[in-house]
Amino acid sequence: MNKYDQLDKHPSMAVVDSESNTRKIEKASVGLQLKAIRTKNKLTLEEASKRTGLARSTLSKIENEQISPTFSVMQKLAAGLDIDLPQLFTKPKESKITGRRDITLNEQGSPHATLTYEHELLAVQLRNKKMMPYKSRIHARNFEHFGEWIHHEGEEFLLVLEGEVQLLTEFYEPATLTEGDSAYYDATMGHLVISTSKKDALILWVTAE
Amino acid sequence: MNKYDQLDKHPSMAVVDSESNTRKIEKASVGLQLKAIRTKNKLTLEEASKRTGLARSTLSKIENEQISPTFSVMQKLAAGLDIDLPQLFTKPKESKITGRRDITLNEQGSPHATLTYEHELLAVQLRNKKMMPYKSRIHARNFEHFGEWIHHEGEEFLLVLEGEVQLLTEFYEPATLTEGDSAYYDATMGHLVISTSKKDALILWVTAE
DNA sequence: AACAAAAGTTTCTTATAGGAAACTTTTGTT
DNA sequence: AACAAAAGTTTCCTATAAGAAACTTTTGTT
Repeated sequence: MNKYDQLDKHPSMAVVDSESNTRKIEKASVGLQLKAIRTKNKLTLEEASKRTGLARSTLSKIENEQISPTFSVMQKLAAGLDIDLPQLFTKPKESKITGRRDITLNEQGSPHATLTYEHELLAVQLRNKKMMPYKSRIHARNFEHFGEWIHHEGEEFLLVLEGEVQLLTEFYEPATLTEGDSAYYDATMGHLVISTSKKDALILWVTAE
Repeated sequence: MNKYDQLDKHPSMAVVDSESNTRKIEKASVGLQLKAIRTKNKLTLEEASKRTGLARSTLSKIENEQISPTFSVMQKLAAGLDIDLPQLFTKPKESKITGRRDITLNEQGSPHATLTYEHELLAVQLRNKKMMPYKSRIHARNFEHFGEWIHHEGEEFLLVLEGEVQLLTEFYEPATLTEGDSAYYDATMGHLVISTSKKDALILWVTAE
């Protein structure tokens, strides 16, 4: 049996389609996701094996959809690769955000996650959404990202849930936002949010392309 | 070996704790979740078995954490029980949020403020936005709109800022959302939000067409 | 191009998940 | 309480996942 005749052993998964609002059958693949995550982080199977404690061959088989991993294995994958478990079967639609998330949170290779932001994606189960909502905890007075503008396609809305932040942008004066304040801007303009209070800030973000 | 000496075969999972903001080890259990979901729906193992196509014994073993289900089995569970896959390993609090996320309200366009809702549009200065953010105060226990579904184009995201609301929708079970909970849904499906607590509820809404 | 080293795949074996049926416990009725 | 029926658990067997090592393919160097 060569590598091209493998058969798909995996059943499909029902998901809510936000376009049509019908429950439709869509294939969720741990294999493709795993491979995407691993290659994106420039890891070889051997390195991924070391991090997760799983055999090289096992990883290969999962990536090629020859086996369906147990939950226990999925947990090892998530922990070892420093990702959230649902990422193993959710398509990373918004490359911008997940990209940003990689920069700040899990920068595998250099294993220290930066401490400035922690993002919690919301409504991750829904695919092809028009909007991408997430909450971010911005660590207090941490200016590690200062000077690095964030640019990406689309528009962004934010609401301060807790704390106080400074919204810095390429073309406007810095704005101080406190609990309940909101902002809306074109995300192609460089922007950056930092916490200015002694405690962490909690932000709700919604982006749309 | 009786039922009390079973050993825990499952590894733990690293999760970010939003309180302490540290990465701590927490156990994620498909078994406990499954049992909670099944009993909540008043299903016997036999009925759950019919719906999912899995053996009664298999379900029992998963619930008692004697085995770690494969991803393939988890998909069957989610599809058969009509839940989102992450609900199988997310604590009910969060799963209600993200797992639920399929419903709500907005009536921009019909500008009359009713007694039940008070809308505050945000970012009004900007025209031609992709998203429309606004805050709504939903008056306590006012059921004036009960029974009238709201339908409109686009998708909607909501986050509960204060209070507790019930999100009613045409196609899903009602969901109770409390402070910090969010939902995302196709707004062409009938939807309605009412306050279920004694005090008013405050909601952030973002819609996109 | 030839070779070596690294990366990835497949095979083979062992461990464990999943299903059928026997067994045990719980529930409800008299 | 005694019994029957239903619900849940365990055993035993088969199917399949996970690991070790052999094998193949790709990459990089001369």
